Amino acid sequence: MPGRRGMRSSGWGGKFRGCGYRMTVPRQSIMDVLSVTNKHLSAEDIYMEVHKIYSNVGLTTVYRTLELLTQMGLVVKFDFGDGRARYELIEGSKSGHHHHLVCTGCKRSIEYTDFINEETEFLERAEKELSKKYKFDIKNHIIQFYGLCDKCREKK
Amino acid sequence: MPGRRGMRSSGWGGKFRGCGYRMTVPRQSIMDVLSVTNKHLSAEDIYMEVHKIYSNVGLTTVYRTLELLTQMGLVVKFDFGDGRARYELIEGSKSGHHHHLVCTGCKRSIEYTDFINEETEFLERAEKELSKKYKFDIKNHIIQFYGLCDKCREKK
DNA sequence: TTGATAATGGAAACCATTTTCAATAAGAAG
DNA sequence: CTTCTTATTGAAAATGGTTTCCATTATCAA
Ligand SMILES: [Mn+2]
Ligand SMILES: [Mn+2]
Ligand SMILES: [Zn+2]
Ligand SMILES: [Zn+2]
Repeated sequence: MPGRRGMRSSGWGGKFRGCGYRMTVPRQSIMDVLSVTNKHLSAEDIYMEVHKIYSNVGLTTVYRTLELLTQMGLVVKFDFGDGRARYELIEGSKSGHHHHLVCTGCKRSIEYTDFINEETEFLERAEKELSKKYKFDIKNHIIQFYGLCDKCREKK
Repeated sequence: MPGRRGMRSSGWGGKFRGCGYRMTVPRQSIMDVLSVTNKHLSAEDIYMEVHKIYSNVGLTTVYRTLELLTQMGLVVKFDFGDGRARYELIEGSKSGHHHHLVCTGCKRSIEYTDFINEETEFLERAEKELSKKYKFDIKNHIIQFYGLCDKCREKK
């Protein structure tokens, strides 16, 4: 009965090898953490999470793997303005496709999925034309609205 | 004949004072640099540019002013992945409203203005509904497509 | 099982950004 | 114009997320 234990081995290994990389314990465990969360984890967040199970995985490796995943287009790296990068798995992520409202006051982000349908239609067309016109191989995208959240506005 | 000398005093002072801040020489000179460029300047870029004319303005002040401008919603802060933030004036910027294709290889960015009309329509509607639904005071937004540019793709 | 080499972890280095604090200057009041 | 309050500033030092180094280890094709 393949595929039990929560789809843990859902083919990440193949994905890595397909790109000429090796599948390792640290990489697998990082993918596990990313697949399960629905938060915006920083490198250190991921490191601590992985550390619970494999206490010998280093923070350096977490950074390296995240960079690799970003290059592979499997992960998006976000900057919400709080001084550390945050990462989200695209394929197979808990939250579906979504975007963010980012508060420039408290640096928190709110996910929204409104307009995703209209947006998808629009983005698909844009992606196609832009990649042709600028000879650009588009892997993914972000949309972020900046402003003040409820709480930060009244604090003003 | 008011307003000569290239619209230098195009009311930035009023903008600052209107928000309860003072207009100072460093702030004015930073606005001057931002108004004239059509590049994506980092804090240090701006510092060096300002330094040519006011050699006593400090890098710290540049950072502080950029933070202020971002909070005021006059400037957008970008992260193109090269380890330093980049800033663009919104109102009165040389390039009009536009977005970016960001290469995850060489970290360079390409501006595009295609689809801006359709996009504006879409974004206006989104902004209105999102700010109501999430009680969020939206100041501005970014859209970025990530991928590999022409050169970085063939290097692979 | 073996060998070539990709990948790793820990420590040190890096460096963009922030903090500190005494000195300065904007601008309201008179 | 002069005075006074205090927002603003510059230089230096501190901060801390991320990267670099390098000797050791583990992956996986043969
Ligand atoms: Mn998210
Ligand atoms: Mn731009
Ligand atoms: Zn907030
Ligand atoms: Zn490139």
